Amino acid sequence: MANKIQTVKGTREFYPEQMALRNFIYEKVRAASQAFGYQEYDGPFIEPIDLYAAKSGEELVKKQSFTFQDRGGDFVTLRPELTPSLARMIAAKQGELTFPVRWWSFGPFWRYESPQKGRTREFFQWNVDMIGVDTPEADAELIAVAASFLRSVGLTPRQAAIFVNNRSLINAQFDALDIPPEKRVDVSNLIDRRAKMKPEAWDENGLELGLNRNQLEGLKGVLENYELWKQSEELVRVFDALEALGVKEYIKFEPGVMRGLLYYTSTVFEAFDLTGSVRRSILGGGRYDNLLADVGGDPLPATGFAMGDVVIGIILQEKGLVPEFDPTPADVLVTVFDESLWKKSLELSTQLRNAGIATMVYPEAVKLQKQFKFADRMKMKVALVLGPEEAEKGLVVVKNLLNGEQVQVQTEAVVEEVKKLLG
RNA sequence: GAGCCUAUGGUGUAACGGCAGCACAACACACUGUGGAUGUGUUAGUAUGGGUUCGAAACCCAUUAGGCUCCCCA
Repeated sequence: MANKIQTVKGTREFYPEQMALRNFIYEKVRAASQAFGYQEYDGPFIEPIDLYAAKSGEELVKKQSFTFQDRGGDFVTLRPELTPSLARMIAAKQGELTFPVRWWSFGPFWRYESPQKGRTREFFQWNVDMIGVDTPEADAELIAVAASFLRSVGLTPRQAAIFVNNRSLINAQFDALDIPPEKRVDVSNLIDRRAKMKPEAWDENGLELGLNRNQLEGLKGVLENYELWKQSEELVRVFDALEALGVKEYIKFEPGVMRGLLYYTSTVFEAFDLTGSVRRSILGGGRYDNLLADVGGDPLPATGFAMGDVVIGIILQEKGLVPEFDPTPADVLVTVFDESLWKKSLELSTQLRNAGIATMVYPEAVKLQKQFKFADRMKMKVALVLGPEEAEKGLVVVKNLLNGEQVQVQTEAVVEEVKKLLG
């Protein structure tokens, strides 16, 4: 114990049970993406650091990424996000791709941050993006993909919601309050923080940023105005589309959703668990029409979102939405009676596998009791016994482990009998 | 990067500065051709490194890991 080498901080080991959860998420993500016609893709896991330097802040690249020099002396980084790789991939084939491009991906990412509940240094992230159109209906589609996923894993609108806002709508409010453009980032961050601060502390924070009383009160008015979306043609169209897409019950207008990122230009959204212990967002995204041009591609409008596997994994477990773990993909155990019958048991298993039935052979000629106990623990459904008596007569015992009943059948009839039991 | 809290068999927990105990799990046996139940037994622990003390799981310092905030959340 003392000398064991620990895992790298913030990484997780995926035992079969955790792997099942990861695959469960992957399957649901894939289904939601493909239902809307998105194609799966991926980029490299290691990238030149310069790819991120173009648009990311210094703190991000230097402090929050896994960066190192390779043997040739080049600085490379474990990808902290996918969007720059996506932008490069789109730019490289801009002439060949059929637009609008609808792409999705689910893969590993790394961020050098302090691990907390819902946050690790190594995680999986689902990315979904549509590139080449700038309609509010496209934004709505992305939100609908996200909502379909939430629904497909069993989260009800009462348990999870997607909060939608619009950057340009809020920027117009800033203008109306005479909040200068250079303060927008700070004020946006202030808005993001509102939910987790006491009102007095929040007020104080706002005054420190240089807002006056009028601006502060005006800002609160904006944040409490849940009719504000009616002033945004884009949001009106987004909400109309979401209704037609059948996911309206998951959607709420929320003037306080800003998203930290600078590059969002219009629609922004973020999904939260409404009832559980995780306060972090489940997923988030929005429209980023300038990004592709910023990283060196031709200007192309784009909209998309990302979801990490950690937060959603915790939520699914807390709410009991993860399917019961199945310890083995094999439903049938062929027991081994004694050393002299090894070969017959192995042959029997081959016969079953050739018929498409996943089958395990017990790998030791130990007491049947032990072999049965193993089958029980592994929640297997059928056990086969081939002892001296059966071998002599060309028979096999087929036992239904769910009800304990067993029958002797001809060796040739085993497959049929097993199929009957597995239904 | 900053502050606070936590760390005892595989898991969950107990022990005033004085013999580290309990439950579950695992394994074995009861049960030499059949699992789930029961009983008996066995295995197994004070995160790491220092210090204080006659004596440390307990007190002190550091480290590591985890948790909660701040920051950040591409």
